[in-house]
Amino acid sequence: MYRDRTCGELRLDNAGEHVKLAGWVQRSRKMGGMTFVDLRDRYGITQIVFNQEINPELCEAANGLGREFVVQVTGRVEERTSKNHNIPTGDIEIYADGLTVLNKSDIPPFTIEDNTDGGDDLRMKYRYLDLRRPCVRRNLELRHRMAFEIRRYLDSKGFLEIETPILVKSTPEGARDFVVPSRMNPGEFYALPQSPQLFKQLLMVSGYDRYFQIAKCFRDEDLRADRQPEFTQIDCEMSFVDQEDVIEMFEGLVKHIFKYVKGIDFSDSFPRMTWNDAMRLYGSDKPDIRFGMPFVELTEMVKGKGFAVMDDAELTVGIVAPGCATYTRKQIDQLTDFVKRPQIGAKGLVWVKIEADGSVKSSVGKFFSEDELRDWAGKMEARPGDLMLIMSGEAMKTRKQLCELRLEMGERLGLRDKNNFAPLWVIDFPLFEWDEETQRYYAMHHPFTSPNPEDIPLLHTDTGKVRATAYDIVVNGTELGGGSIRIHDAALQDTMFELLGFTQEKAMEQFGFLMNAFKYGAPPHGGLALGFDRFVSILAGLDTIRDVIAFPKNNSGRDVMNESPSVIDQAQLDELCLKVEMSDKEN
RNA sequence: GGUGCGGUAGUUCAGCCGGUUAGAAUACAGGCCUGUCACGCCUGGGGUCGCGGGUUCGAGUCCCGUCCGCACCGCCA
Repeated sequence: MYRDRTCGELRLDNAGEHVKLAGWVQRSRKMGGMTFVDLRDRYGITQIVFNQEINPELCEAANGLGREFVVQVTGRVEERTSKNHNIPTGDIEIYADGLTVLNKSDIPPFTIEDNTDGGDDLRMKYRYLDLRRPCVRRNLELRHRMAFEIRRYLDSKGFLEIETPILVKSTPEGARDFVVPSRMNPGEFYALPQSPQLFKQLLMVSGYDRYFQIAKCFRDEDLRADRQPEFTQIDCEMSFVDQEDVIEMFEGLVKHIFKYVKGIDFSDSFPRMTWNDAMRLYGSDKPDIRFGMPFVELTEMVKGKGFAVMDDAELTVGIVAPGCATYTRKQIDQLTDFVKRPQIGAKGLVWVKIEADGSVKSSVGKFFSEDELRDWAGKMEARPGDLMLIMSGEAMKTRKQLCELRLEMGERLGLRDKNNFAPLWVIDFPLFEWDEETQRYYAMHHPFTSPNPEDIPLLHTDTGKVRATAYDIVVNGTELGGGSIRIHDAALQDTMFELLGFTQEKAMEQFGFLMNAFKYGAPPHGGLALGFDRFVSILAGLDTIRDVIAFPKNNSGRDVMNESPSVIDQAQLDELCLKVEMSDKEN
């Protein structure tokens, strides 16, 4: 037995016990006649003391230890004369009477501490060392805890966890597929699943009326801080349910996680907002409602005063930044530059200050009288001391731009507290989305989403206005997940495919197995999927999901540790009947 | 596909308007130190300034290209 205790468990009560510990050398401090070694394992740090006077040979050996050596120590637990209140084991230390070096270590390329000196790139290259750092370890512990509680909750509700295939059929709709060549079927390819969507619907046909899976999903699209090519979804589906049933069940799941993992109780139901309101009031289908600052539309009341920008605008809309009338010219210029950045692309920003004494200053004084600007303030409910920020232009574009500005102001005013969680259901999504480029409708969610029954008469006459029975759950401005009630009626599904521009043949070729299954008694069903990585990162207070994934990919989809993807042998290519031709650029 | 920022010691960074031998902190090595816990003090080693080209008397610094990293836009039903 290498150890009988961990490095995180010994307390004052254990004083006098003889123990055996094993772990990594965090650091050692030589004080002349004594040497202190911090021994670390997954559970914590325990201080080991070596004393020149008591055991000179052992102390000498301890002085030879380097960072990250793996050692085994035996000794007696003693109360410290000078305690360290920063660590749980700080009341005790081990008076060593034995030391075995189990393995040496090269000098690590960065320090294995929470405040490491290593940059992200280096940490990823040596991820196995990075994972030793307590702050990274805590993220993975949180992830485990959450997965465990998810299973506990769903099991208690009668859900079955069922695995679905990783090698599936490629479909051109949606995200790009990762593909896998089939050796036994030359020239043919599997795809890795973007989600288990079709399989979970088939499971409903099979009568497994409550299914879930913590499922790996794959999408070959560009990465972001919160997007990895392979990621994990909490994928769920239920039969004999309507939207209300699904929302209730999974609001329960989210509450359960917050309660048992974070100790946060949400007694009230999560607020709900229609997609239309979300767009109108926050310019986003995933509004951050930790703070207010809703949009106020001024479109008509600002026209006709000779300010062409507003006269010609489809939409003029603003927000009130409370207490920001004190902003200097420089600060306001910063905001203007912020919205003019190419990523946001606004042409400009109109500002109006309501000074504390009630006087009005603005960037549009040439066109509007003080009284007119005060009318704006009245409409926007701006008070003395507030700053109004107003943008004009094409409706959807302007909303998106003002949304970015609102989030920036929320950030600047410290209203986006990571320890404050504001969940929200966004409902009544449009069923279709018009694409200018290809001049056709696309399913906003996916082609199996059922229309809102009230809107079925509009399917052919006012297609763009049809609402879906689809819902997203948003936390702090992050889309945590979403789902829908599915179509289980073959005729309605045909109509959907028709509106989406699928021919009968193409629909059968792509989704024939599902269409066939639906002929044999498909129950009404629906479900949702939550982004597990995002869920963990929100609870961990992180902006990136990389730190809650043990071995993530970098910005270019590469694993810098094992240097994948990589070229494969000619023999492998031959066996797969594949030929690789690269353009000059890639050679 | 696009935009922006970055690449200098093992590591994190500084390096001004182009000018003498490229610095700091930390890590590392050696020494001193019996209550440290971010120990302290002294000493030391450590550099292809990402790569290629150009401008210049002279380039870490300016220009062009390229590679890599990060953030974002497009994309992600």
